Amino acid sequence: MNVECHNIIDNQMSVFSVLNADEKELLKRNSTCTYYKKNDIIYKEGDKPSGLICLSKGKVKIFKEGVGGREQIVRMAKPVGFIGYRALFAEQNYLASAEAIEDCVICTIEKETLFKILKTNYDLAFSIIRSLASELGFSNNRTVTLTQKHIRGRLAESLLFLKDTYGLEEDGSTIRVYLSREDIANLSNMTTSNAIRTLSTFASERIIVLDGRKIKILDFKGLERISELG
Amino acid sequence: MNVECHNIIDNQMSVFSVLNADEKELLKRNSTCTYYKKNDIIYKEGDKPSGLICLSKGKVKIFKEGVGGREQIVRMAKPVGFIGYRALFAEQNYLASAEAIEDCVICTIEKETLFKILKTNYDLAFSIIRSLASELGFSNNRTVTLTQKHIRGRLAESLLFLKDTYGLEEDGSTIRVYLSREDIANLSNMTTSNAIRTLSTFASERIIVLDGRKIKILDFKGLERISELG
DNA sequence: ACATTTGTATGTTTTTTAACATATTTTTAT
DNA sequence: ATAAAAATATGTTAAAAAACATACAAATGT
Repeated sequence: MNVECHNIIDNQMSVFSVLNADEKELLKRNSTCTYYKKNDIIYKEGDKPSGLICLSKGKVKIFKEGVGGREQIVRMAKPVGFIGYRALFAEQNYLASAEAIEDCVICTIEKETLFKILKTNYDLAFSIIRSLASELGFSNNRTVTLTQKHIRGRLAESLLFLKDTYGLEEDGSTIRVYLSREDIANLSNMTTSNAIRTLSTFASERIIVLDGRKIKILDFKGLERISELG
Repeated sequence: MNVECHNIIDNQMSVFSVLNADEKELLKRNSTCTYYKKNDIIYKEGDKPSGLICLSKGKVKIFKEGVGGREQIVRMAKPVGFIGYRALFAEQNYLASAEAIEDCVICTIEKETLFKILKTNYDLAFSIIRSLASELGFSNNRTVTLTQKHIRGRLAESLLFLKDTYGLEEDGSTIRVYLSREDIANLSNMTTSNAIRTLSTFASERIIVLDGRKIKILDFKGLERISELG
């Protein structure tokens, strides 16, 4: 049973909506569903992609190991979205690792089947082109801000990024993702100590409120100002 | 006359080799040739792409303006290669600027014509997918090294990157591109002063030889070691 | 030919941030 | 329930790199 895969492929909002019934059926027959627990590794740097991984439930961090094993988070994935497609389409091994930061449901579409369908579907191909091009713009942006902004600016930007990616809870201010201080640091190119310290400073300045891993944004404009200032 | 455009489109090695004679003819009729002097701006951050820009002769730097106007070079282009295609395919305005670092010949393929041909050519679409995916991998790599490596490591990596991108002159050691110290700094995420200082240090360590803007690499292994060490 | 600008070079100071040290709290395993 | 481990918090020190200052050389324009 891989009902989760079926749901994703049948979803009217997905990139697969352009496919006909036969094509969807073929994809479904060549997909597998996998469950991951929080902190499970989905793939590792150097692994060979076996298919297109679709995140159906849960949240995932994509990160690279840098100098001395220091981790840099390059992307945060949410459902419904694809992960690992860069390596798949570059026909390379993974250059980053993926880890579940919540329990996840994942649907993997077998590579050859996907490529077969891709060959005959311009819309599907073009939506992949658009995704990759957007992602590349984002990555270039990140390169500049992570290298040029100071700690406060980088952290402010990361908090806004998390808000934009995962949204807010019902209260309209709590970021809908719970990361460790270490993950926040690895996302923002700083040490864990500095992430903790700077979060505390933001809290003392009444820009955010901290409650364990819950982060409530009080002053959106303030955060944006800090982020833009660098 | 845009003979340069014709040469590019007819080139057996180019991505257009998969097209038939009619398609090539259509592209040629909808292409224009432009000449740029060294230091000319080809496009600016915020401009709207009007077509696929192909660099036929010369070298180009692609850079973003960051905090306080500080420049970060995100890509170096060489002939024959495309520039500005990220924005074109993301259907966005440019997020970076392109400037000729040598006199350049550029051929621009009109957007609508290209997209029309793209619709019917899986191979062309797939080669774009592959390019974007590779470029994204490169960008993610850069993000990590520019944020994590120390000055010496970043400079060493940049020198090796320039060597890999533009190759060496007949002597087998001089990097085949002449950049200002400022450009080297903007490529390596450091101040001009630090680029000059660190280049001097490398020279005094007999890793490189400096002669104006000519950089001769004496110790490739040494540079690689410094780059990997961080 | 000369002045002006631009690029290169190098020393000094200051700022930023990592590294280190050490509590304290929270979570996890037994 | 309790010990061990992991995560959070915060103060101190050290290292890295930016900022600043100044000098000199090379290229450019008139």
